Amino acid sequence: MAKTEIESLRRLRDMPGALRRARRRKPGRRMNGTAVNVRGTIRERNEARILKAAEAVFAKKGFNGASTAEIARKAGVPKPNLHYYFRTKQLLYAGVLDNILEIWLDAMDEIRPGAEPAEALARYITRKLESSRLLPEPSRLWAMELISGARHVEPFLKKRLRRLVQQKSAIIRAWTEAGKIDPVEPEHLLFMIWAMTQTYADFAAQIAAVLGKDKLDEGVFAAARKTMVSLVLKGLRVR
Amino acid sequence: MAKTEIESLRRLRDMPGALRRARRRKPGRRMNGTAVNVRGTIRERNEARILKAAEAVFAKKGFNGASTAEIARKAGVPKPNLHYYFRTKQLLYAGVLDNILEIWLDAMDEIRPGAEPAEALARYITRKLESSRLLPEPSRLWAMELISGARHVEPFLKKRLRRLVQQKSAIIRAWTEAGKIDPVEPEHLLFMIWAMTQTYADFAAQIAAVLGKDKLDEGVFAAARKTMVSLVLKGLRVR
DNA sequence: TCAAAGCTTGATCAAGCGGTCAGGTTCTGA
DNA sequence: TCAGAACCTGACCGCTTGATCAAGCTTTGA
Repeated sequence: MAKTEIESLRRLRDMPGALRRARRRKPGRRMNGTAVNVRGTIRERNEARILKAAEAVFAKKGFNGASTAEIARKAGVPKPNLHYYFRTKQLLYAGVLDNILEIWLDAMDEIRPGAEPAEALARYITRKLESSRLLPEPSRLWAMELISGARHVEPFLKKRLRRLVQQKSAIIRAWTEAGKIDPVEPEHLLFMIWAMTQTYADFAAQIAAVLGKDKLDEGVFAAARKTMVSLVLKGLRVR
Repeated sequence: MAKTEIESLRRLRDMPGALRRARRRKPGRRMNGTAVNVRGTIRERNEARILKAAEAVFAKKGFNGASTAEIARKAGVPKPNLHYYFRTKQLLYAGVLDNILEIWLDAMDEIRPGAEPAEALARYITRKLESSRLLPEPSRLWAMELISGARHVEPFLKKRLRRLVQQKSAIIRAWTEAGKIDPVEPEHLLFMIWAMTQTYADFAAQIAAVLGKDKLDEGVFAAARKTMVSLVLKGLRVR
């Protein structure tokens, strides 16, 4: 789905290394049409394990701070095996981001042309916040990538995300014109919903420390949801 | 002011190195009471240059990703000279965070016992947003530190920031009891104001890309401020 | 049964890292 | 004028890093 956006990253693939030696052919399937690896799962299973480990390590230490050795250890494979499946660290990083883009966009389809603002906004906030609760590491990795300048996901931001925001903004503007909500700059409204919901994943350490907790429990997320929904619905005077 | 919070970090100072050799005495002033270096500026000027460069590099690459060589290059000094002023990378990082803690707390004194909610909240949001506009790099470095687990600033979060939030929360609760604003969980209200204002520094790359701009100009911040203030004031039904 | 493709891994490499050192130059107060 | 403190820096060190290699092992299709 969102595979194409980071295609440019793929093209960046470790140029120095690539020029030094012929490219290893990509295995996993045979050349002729017949499917091989009938269970076809060795590669898939190993790639998934490595990606999952990489997600956690990249999220905690950033691209530069993460080491392939640590990722390999966490995935339970020897380091050369990691490099067998992901030739370079850059490509591994691309693979991880690839997974995340879909999560990121997923909740936004709550904002539909026909929907009632109150329900649509409440559901959107709820889903985004659930992402922060259940998948904090992808959220943190995404945040790291943006803070670092978003070089790897720039094409995605400029094309796909921008287009999507324009579409959703039109819907929100229509709500205003129909007298269903107060006038608002829809793009900024979205930025603020993103910020509020993601802060409970990205800055969980700060929130937990301030609240005097070890980690954010369901009660914290419930209170956050209530505060957030109330703020947005009343803030827009949703009818 | 906020110097003591990271004292624990100072105690961490490069233990391996420190044990291997006697500590170099800290220069800059003579031992006897008389002030030396009457202009006293060589050390101050160099430390400031290095801190400024370090802030930018740490903000972009995180603690692990930043290299002392790059910081030194950016500061225009040879690498050994950087280590002359900041013995270890950890201590340099501590120095940078030290500067930031004060910025972070600064705006919060807008929320005062006597203040009217409408004005206090509007001014707080405005000041926080100005921080994001004028000092985006400290904000991004702070965000990186929190995402990475906040190990270096944990004492600050758990003691000073927590206490401050408790104080400000009491004030906000009093506003509710006085019937000046709707009931709200004050801690979460603060988390959301932090999130919304800082998103314009931390995730500037994403916002710029979505808006189709090269960088966030004053118009963007003006619109953000307007949206944010309106959302919070109406969301709390401030009288 | 077997050859080829896919998968695994201990050993190894060059590059970059944080940090040190020795020996210089400049500044300061008396 | 001068001794000592402060400041500066090219060369270097031990270690970790991303990545590679070569030699194995396992799976697969015919």
